Amino acid sequence: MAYNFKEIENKWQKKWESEGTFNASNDFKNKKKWYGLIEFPYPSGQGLHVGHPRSYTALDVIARKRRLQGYNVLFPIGFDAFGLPAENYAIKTNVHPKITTEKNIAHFTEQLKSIGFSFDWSRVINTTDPQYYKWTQWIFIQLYKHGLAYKATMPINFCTGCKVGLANEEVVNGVCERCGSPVVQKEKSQWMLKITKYAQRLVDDLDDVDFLEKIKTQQRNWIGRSEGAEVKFKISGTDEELLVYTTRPDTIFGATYMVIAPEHQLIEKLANKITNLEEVENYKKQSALKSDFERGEMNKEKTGVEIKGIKAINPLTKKEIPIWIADYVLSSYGTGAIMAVPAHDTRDYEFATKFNLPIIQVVAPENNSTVELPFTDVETGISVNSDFLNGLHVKDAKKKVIEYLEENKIGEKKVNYKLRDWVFSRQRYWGEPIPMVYCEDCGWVPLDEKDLPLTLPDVKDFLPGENGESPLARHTEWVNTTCPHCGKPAKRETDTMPQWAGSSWYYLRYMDPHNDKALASKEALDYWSPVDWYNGGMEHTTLHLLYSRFWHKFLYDIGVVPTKEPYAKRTSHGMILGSNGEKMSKSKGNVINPDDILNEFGADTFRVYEMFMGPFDQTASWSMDSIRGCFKFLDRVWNLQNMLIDGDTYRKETEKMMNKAIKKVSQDIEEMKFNTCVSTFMTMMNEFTKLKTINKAEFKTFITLLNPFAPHITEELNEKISADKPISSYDWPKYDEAKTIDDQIELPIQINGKLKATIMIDLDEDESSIKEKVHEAIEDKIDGKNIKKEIYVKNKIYNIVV
RNA sequence: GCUGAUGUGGCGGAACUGGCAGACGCACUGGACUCAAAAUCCAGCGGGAAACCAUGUGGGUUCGAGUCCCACCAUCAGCACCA
Repeated sequence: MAYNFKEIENKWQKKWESEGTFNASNDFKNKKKWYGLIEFPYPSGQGLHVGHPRSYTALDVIARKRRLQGYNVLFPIGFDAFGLPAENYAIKTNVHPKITTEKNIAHFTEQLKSIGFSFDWSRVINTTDPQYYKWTQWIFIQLYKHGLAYKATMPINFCTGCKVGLANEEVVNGVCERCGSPVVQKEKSQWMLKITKYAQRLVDDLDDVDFLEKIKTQQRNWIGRSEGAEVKFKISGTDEELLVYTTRPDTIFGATYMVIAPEHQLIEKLANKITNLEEVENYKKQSALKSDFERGEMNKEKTGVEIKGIKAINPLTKKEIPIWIADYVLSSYGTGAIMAVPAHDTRDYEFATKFNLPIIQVVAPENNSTVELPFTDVETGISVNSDFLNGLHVKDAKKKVIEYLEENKIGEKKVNYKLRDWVFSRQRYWGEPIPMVYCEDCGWVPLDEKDLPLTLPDVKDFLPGENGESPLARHTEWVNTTCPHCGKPAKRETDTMPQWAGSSWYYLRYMDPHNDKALASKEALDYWSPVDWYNGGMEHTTLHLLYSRFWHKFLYDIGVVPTKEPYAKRTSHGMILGSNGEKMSKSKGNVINPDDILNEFGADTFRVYEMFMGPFDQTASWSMDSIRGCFKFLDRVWNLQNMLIDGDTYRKETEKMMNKAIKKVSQDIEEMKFNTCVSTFMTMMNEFTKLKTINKAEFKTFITLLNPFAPHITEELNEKISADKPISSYDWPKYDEAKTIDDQIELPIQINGKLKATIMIDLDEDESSIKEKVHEAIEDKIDGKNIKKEIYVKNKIYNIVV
C-alpha cells in the first residue's frame, strides 16, 4: 500500500472544510483562548510565494498544538488587497482592480486551502470590502476628531514612478521602496497623522510586551528618542535669539561656532544685517536643488558658508562666535540649528577642520591623558576647561549645566525623536477614500458616521493626474457634494489612504468580522484581546508594526479596545531564497511555485520541509534535494503501520525515548525550533525501525506529536489503526520528567581536557566506585605520569590532570 | 560610519546554565533486491598511517571553550550628517 498523498490530503481537507473543524465560533466559551496571527497576504497576481507558508505553517503548528492543549483557538486569515500592483495592472490592461483582486483572492484561497492550514475560513476579511473599510474610515474620522489627523502643506517624498507621495518609511536609499524610481521633494497638501504624539508611549510600552529583542531595538532606533537640552544663543546687537538642540549640553564651553540649516528662517529675519547675503542665498538655492538623497550622498565632503555681519554669543563663555549655514544640519530635526562643538562631535570636527574654525577640548578621559580629537566617549569623559563643570563626569555635568540653564532661563531640558508624523495621503485610485469634505465656509469637515462607508466610485481611467493628483479628482460627479455641516456645495477629498491603513487594525476585525454596528463588539474584543502570538517579517517592524501599535493605542485611549498593546508576542521568520542563494525572481529564473511542490510531494511534505529547512528566524535557501528527504521520511512514517503491534503502554525499551521526545518537541515548538522538532521525529522513526516494531501507544503518541506538522497523513494513519476519534480531538501528549533521565550514563574520561575513554556508570553512582572504574580504564594511558588533580562533575564528565 | 545578526564537514544544519563537537537530513561510497535501472532496505561517511589536528583569525580565562573575555576579519540585514 503506497503513500498516496493526493488522495489522503484531498479527503481530509474536504472533511475539515465541510465540518468547519477550525471555526472558533463559540467565542465566549468558558475556555482559555489563544489568538495566533500571521500577516495577511497581499493577493498578488503571481500567487502564493513559498515564503508565505513558512510563517503560516509555523503558526499553524502552534495553533494545532494549542487546540490539543485544550485552548479555544482563533487562527484567522484575510487579504490586504488595496495597493499599487492591482492599480498598475489596471492602467496597463484596463481591467478594474476590483476584478483582478477578486480573481487573485480566489486563487490564493485555493492555494492556501491545499496546504491544509487550520485557518478559520468563516472569518476571512478583505480590506477592499466596503463593509471592512467602512471601519477604516470610521477610525480615521475618530483620529480627525481627536486632533490626530491634520492637513498640512509641506515638502513630501514624491515618487516619480508611482506619481504618489510616500511616508518616510517607504523611501529606501532615496528611491521608492516599491518601484525603485527616484524620490524627489515636492510641496503638497497632505493628510498627516500625529504618530509623534505617541512616540514616548511607543517606546515605553515595549517594556511590557514579549517581542524579539531585535524587533524592540529596531523600533527604538526608528523612534530615535534622545535626551538633551534646548539652549538660546543671543545674536549680538539684536533682540534675536538662536535656539539650538543638543544632547551634549555639558560641552557648551567648547561651542565655538553655530550652524543653521539652509531652510532656517533666521536669514530672512536678519537679512538687512547680513553683509554677504548674496553668497548665503546662493548656498540656499544650491542645497534646495539637491534631494535628501543627494545631500546624504555628499556626506563625505561638508559644505557651508559663513553668515557675515552677525555673531552669536555663547551664553556661558560670553564670547562672540560665528554663525554658518550648512546642509549637514537638517531643518527637520530639533530646531534646525546647532551649537558646534568640534572637539567632541565627528561632524563638527570635520567641518571645523575644513574651514579652520577653532577647536576647544572640554572633555578628557578619566585619567586625563591626551586623546585624539574628536573625543566622543560619554562613558569615561570628564569635563575640563569648563568653569563650574570641571571634574564632573559627562552624566553629572549634563545635569548640572541643565540646572544652570534653567535657573538663568537660557535653556531647558528637552527630549527629541527622529520619528516624523505619518504622511497619510496617496494620490491613487485603489485605496480607501478619505472621508473628508472641503467646504469654503466650514473648512475640512468629516462625513457623518452614518454615511459610511464612502465607497470608491466605479471609474474607468486610473492614470494619476499630470501634477500628481489623484485619478479621483477627474470625477467631478463624485467630487462635488454638499457640506455635512452647513449643506452648501463642497468638494470631497480625492486622495486615498496608504496601503498601511487597512492592516493597522485588521486583527481586531477578525474577532468579530461580520459586525455592522461596530468594528467589533465589546464582548468579542474583551474575550479575544490581545493577539497572543503574532509572526511576520522583519521588513514590517518600522512600518506596519509601528503604525498598528499607534492606532491601537489611540483606540485604547478612546475606549474602543481593552488593551494598551495589540500584540502580546511578536516573532519573525527568515526569508526563503532561491536554490542559488539569491532572492527569488522571475528574471533570475529561480522561482519555486508552491503548486508544483504540492503536486509532486504533497502538502505534508511541503510543510515538514518548510519547518526543517533551517532555523526559523534565519534566511534559508530552497533545496530540491532536501525536500525529497522529507518526502522519504513521510513515506517511512506511512510504512510504520506495517510494524504495528498491540500494546497500550510504552515498552521498557522505548519509554525513555518517548518521554524525551515529547519533552523536546513540546519545548522546541514554543521556542520555534521547528527544525529540531523534525529531526526528533526522524530519530524516533529510526528507533522504531531498529526495533522493527511499534506498539499502539507509541504509534498514537508519535502521530499526535507529528500531527501539527503533517496533519493529513497523521489523521489518515490514526483512522486506519481503528481509532474512532480524530487526532484533533486528542490531548497533547504528556511526559514524565523522571522517565526522561537515563539510569545508566556513558561517562567520558578526559586526560588534560582530552577525551581518552568512556565508562558506563549508574545515575548518581558513588564517586569512589567511579574513581576505581576510571583508574582501571585509563591505567595504560597514564603510563606512570603523576596525577596532579582529578575533577568529577557529577553524571557529566571525569577529568584527570597529569 | 552606527545598530543588530551570522560564521561549525562536500552541503543544510545539531550541541541544555562551559563538560564526549558534527544529532538529523542531503550528497557521496559499498552491499542486498533486480537481467538492468529507479524505488526501497542494510552498512560506512570531518582530516590524518598514527600520535594527533579540527567550530572565521590572533590572543586570554579555565581541569576543560563552538559556547565566556579582548582584538581583528568576512558576510548579511536595517539605519544613515538625527546634533
